[in-house]
Amino acid sequence: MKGKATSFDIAYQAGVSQSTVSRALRDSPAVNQETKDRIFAIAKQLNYKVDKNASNLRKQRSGTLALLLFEDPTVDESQINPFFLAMLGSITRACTKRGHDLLISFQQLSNDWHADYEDSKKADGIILLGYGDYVDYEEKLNQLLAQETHFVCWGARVEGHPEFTIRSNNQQGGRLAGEHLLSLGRSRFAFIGNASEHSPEFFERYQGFVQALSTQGIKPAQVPQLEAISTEQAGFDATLQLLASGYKPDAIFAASDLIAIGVMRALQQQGFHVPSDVAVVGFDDIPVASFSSPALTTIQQNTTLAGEMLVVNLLRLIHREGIAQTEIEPKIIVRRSCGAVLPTASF
Amino acid sequence: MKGKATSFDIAYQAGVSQSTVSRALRDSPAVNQETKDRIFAIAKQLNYKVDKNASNLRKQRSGTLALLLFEDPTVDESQINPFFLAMLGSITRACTKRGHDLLISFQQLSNDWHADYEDSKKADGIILLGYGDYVDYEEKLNQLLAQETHFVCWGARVEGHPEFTIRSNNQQGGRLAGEHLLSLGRSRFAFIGNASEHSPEFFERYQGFVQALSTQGIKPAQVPQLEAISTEQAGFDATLQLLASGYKPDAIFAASDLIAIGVMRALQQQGFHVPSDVAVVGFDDIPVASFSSPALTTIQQNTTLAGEMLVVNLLRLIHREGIAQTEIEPKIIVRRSCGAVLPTASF
DNA sequence: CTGAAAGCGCTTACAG
DNA sequence: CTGAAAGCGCTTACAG
Repeated sequence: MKGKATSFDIAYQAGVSQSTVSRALRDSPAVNQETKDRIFAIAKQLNYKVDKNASNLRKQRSGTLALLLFEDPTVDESQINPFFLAMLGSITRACTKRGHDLLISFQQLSNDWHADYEDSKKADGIILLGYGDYVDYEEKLNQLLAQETHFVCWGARVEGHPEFTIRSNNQQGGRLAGEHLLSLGRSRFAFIGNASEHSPEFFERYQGFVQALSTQGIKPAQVPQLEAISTEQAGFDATLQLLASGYKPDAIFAASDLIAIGVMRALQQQGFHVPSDVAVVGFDDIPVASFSSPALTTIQQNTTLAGEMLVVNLLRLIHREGIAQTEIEPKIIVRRSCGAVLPTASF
Repeated sequence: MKGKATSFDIAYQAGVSQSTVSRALRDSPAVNQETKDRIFAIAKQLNYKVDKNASNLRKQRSGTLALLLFEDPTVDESQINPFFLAMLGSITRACTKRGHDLLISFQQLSNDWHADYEDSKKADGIILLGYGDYVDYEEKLNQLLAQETHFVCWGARVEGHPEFTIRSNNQQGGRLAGEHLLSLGRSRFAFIGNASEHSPEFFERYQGFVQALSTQGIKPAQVPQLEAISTEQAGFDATLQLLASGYKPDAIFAASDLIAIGVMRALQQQGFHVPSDVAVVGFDDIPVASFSSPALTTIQQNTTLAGEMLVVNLLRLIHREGIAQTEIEPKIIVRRSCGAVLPTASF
């Protein structure tokens, strides 16, 4: 009997047909309760587990979702964006909760996608996270669309198909940052982070930010914007460049927390005090944000909710049900770096 | 032809048998090159992908590994230990590199394990990460052993089966911390972190630490040890307790970086300066370590190497090959919190 | 080098 | 409520 029991082994021991075993194991109402009990007992004793390959093959679906993580190739490969890591955690949890398995894999945008996860029946659908340059990415999305792959993605809007994207209201997030800094009496602003169609999420944060400022008569042209991908180093470099230009900001909004931390390092290295000389606000609320010095004020994206929504919506897509909510409202988390909290407050 | 092409569709179009298609697709040398070329062309055109469920069922293996992450149930569920997150990244990469898929799932130690990943043929083997209380965990490991499941785990030694565990040389790590602090002239030490058979890794770090101190005549009894699980809060609480006892340490070795960060917060809140009053050394070198204030001196565990070794050794186990190296040498990363670096040094 | 055939372990109409 | 049978899409001896 070694070498994995099958449903035939159980059938033999229970004195019923294999069909009945199969039904009982899936708790079909069409099976006598006593028969079921007997079958379950034997299954347990034999340490029987349904062979997923066989049952998937027969059922033509896998009960598995695939998560493809795209990394910015410009970033050191050992460094995964902490925001995506948090998402990964919540996605995994959301899958487990719904009885699905999660297959995960890192991808380079440049490579041929292993989007054959669905074609090869390994997964019923795909979740995409991260995308590097959005212009290149969009093309790939259209391929998936053409192949009728079931997928959802984070952040990047799919033209004409809003249902495929779960995203933060980034504009609103940018607005919150702008309004908060204005309320603290700041007046010389800067934005650090890429802001073009290549990075739509950052771009929207930028737009919300300058929009908030414009309500106080501050024109976008008066707000320097420096390019930076989402790394500490990029934030650091961009800030040095900003300071070298001679502009003296008293408030910097960074497109991500990683950038913000680099911004603070650069400011401090150049002798500026955060927040008394320059207030800094980030975006994401990654774990590091609360441990930086000073602790970072930031726009939080609720990753637990985001992970849930990605999984739920993908499952609805697979089952051809209508899509639920797809946008998440950001929230400002006030800590020390913006100057709103008294220096004497604990931590 | 919609609804996924099969090898029969290709066979029909190529004018050969389905067997030949199957062979050609796996690049069997027993197939004429011209035939192969023809078959590949048709496969590509039909966007054909081998059905993994069918091929796995037939081959009786899955090309997939499962990663089970055990979380400490005492910790807030949204907070995953950053060290494990880093491991997760490197394990994923190591799998991808070897053409394997990775299934991931969170587990509670208390639950019935879904260790049926292998039994249900979803995975060829299992990687275990994290374990909460080791005494409870060990029992589960023995179950896996009894079921002849292919598995490897991180950190926890499996009695009589060293080949199943990949681990840091924790004693050596503790020794490095002790020696370094001694070399800086510190003399009143403390250790924060659980140190019993329930947390074998922390315990070994503790042992290495006191062993190093003993070379200078400092007895273990002179080194207070306070219990703390691996969270910032636990480190904070334990430190307050230590200080309340009246002991005035000038050097604290924390069993993990998360603990160390809590230790520093408590010290600073109580008016102690780090490192001039108290030097602090952590363990892990998680990303946060370099962003804390002051930046944390710590014992680094090479997660890239660790992930590689877990995957490689599991694969060897599956293929019944001998096991390779299973221990990783830790390395001290000197930053500001220990006082070895001049305050004027950048970041 | 190629084909006919068996079979991996299930699920699910179909029939009773 | 139960059973006999077909079939999901492959891989791999076996035979030629």
